[in-house]
Amino acid sequence: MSSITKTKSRRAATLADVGRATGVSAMAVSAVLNGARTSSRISPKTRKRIVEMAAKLQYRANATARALATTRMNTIGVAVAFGSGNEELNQYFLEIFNGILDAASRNGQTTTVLTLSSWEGDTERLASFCDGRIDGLILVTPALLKGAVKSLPNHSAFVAIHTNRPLPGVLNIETDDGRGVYDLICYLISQGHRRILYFRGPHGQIGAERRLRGYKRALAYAKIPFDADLVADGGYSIGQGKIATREYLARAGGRPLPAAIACFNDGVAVGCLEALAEAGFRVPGDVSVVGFDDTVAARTTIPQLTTVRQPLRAMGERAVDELLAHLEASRTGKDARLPAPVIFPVKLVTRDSVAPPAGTQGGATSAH
Amino acid sequence: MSSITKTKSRRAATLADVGRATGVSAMAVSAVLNGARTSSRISPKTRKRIVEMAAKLQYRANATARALATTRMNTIGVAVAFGSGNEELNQYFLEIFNGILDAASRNGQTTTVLTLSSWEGDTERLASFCDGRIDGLILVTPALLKGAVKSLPNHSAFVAIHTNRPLPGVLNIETDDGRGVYDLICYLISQGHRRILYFRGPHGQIGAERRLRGYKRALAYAKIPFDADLVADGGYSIGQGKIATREYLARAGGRPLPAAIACFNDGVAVGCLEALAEAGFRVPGDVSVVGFDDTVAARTTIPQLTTVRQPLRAMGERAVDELLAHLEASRTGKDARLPAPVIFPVKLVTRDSVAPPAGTQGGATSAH
DNA sequence: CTGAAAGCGCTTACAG
DNA sequence: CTGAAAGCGCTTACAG
Repeated sequence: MSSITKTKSRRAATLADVGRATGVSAMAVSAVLNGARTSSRISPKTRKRIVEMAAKLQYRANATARALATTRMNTIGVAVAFGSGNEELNQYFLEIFNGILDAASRNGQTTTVLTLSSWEGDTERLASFCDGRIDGLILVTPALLKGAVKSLPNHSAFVAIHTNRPLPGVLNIETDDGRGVYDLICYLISQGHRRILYFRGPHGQIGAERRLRGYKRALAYAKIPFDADLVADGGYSIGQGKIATREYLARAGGRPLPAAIACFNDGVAVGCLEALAEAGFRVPGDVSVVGFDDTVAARTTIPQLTTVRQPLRAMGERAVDELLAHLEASRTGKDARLPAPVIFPVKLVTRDSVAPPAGTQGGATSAH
Repeated sequence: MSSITKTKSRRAATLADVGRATGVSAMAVSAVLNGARTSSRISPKTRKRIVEMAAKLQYRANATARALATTRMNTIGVAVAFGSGNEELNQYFLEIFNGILDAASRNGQTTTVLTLSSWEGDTERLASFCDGRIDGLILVTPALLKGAVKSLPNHSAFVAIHTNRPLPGVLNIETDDGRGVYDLICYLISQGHRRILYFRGPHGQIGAERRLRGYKRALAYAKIPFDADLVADGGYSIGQGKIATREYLARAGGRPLPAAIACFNDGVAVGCLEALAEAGFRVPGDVSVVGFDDTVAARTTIPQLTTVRQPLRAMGERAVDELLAHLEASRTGKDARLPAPVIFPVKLVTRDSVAPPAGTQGGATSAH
């Protein structure tokens, strides 16, 4: 009884097992089941017997043996840091990840996720995955320390999406954040706003800096003088946005609110909305609020957020395509130099969280 | 120029490369770098040279070759379905996952995540990972169809945490849900409640059924007659909890609220709180609300939720331990039969969302 | 105690 | 067109 189960589950069937059971050579089985190249003309009858026997024995090509022979695992890794308190990562990550999954399976690759607790402390874990088990690695929002970049195994292929710093030897996939915020602020200005508070993102993070520059460029374009008091740290999460807004309101005391608040991302904007509601302000009646990213959160708030959409899914797909192309190139000895960073366009999404400044009548006549 | 980079990144260093560069045999290198068994006494001097050369060449044992030789990948897979709309999964999953990561690294295993879009549709993907790349697989909250269970490769080892149905041939790790809800309801009764609405979880899900039975047992124990009108479908998410509560309130018309509402999980409870606030009810003044799971959500609501805590981290650790023990047993030919399901105890966590029923004075005197 | 040999399960040229 | 041979990079008995 028990021994039956045991023998059965002891070992997975091999090519040789299937061959023996069918009365053909292991290569014949390989050709039928796994062979793309050697599609030799095995008689349909034999082929059928092989396929049936393989199914019966639950044969599945051993991935490690195949990888050893071909030096390809046909697997791409996706590295992401699932630290604490980043509930928002989920939605953002999921959208990218779906693009990755799609593109990978379309190319016959499987996908595996490498979860780090933090980018700063876990580079060893990152490197330990570059030991043949994956062909290449996509880093999603890596926040690597400078030294860590060097310790990445240099025989492996990497693509980074939204990196905190440009990674040498790694293809970087970015969005045109600066343009996104520029468009957003121009839109606010077109609605009649001139006093626009900006809750900026983390210092030193490349995307956050680009967004801040977008804000400044839009003001400059509209000839609105830059006022340093109208830029504050907003963090990157709902909680931080809430706190930042509360603190701003406290600092402002009784002085009038800025006419509009532009937030680093949707998370911060949601926190901002919560804090404003707490303090009794209505959006967009008393103040307009805009976010960035167009996560689901942007559609579930009341009012729905005006924000900027990044093509996350397409970025995930592109990451896979670039990674595979790079692997192919370096395999065939073609020029495997990395292309320049890929910058994806963004799109303004107007919803209900923006209205002309209080005291203004309707329309879009104003500014410069 | 470019060619330097190219040769450098063409191929990872092998044992033979390191040996050649150091002037020793590949086995010597293997013994020094990877060998636990063959800790032959290589002279400290040679050992040092080997270690240094390995570092210089960025040597890392090829995982596929090693796995082929040892039939161990030293990697355990964690399967989870990241469908749409399960933001709550994150916190729950993360806690289990941290336990898994810990236990795995403590045992010298690495961990990889297999993300399914859905349990029902993605069993092929599940099976395709059992091809040598992992030694065993931990299924987190699997919701497998009956047929799918059979198609799991029978030469692989599985452990399931919170499965929707008992999986034959798979060790199931559960919590004592029934007891948790029983304790919760008893606590409500001890506070003077008798009319307790229960928002039950998904039909057919084994845990949801156990929780419902816990509710009924507690009523029976307190000799409170069961009233079918006081059980309603609550779903399992914030959104569903909100809708369920709204619908209940609408159905109830002007009739008095139940004194307390027990929810399938914290998500539903959060939705319930939102709907109650919408309708102008105060918690716990007008009605008491309790959840289940003790996710962070339970601590971020106002009032904080009384709920039941599951030892998620410990469960993740246990899953790894059991999986490794099972693998070891089947390797050494010892009896590899699976133990009975492991049931973890739960713990009542009392916070601020419960008060004696409206119109009652203070204390805990009442019921049976 | 240390090296040469065999083998893990595949695939890919290479002879028949 | 189809089999036998060699090899991917490791580890593990097995001789010296």
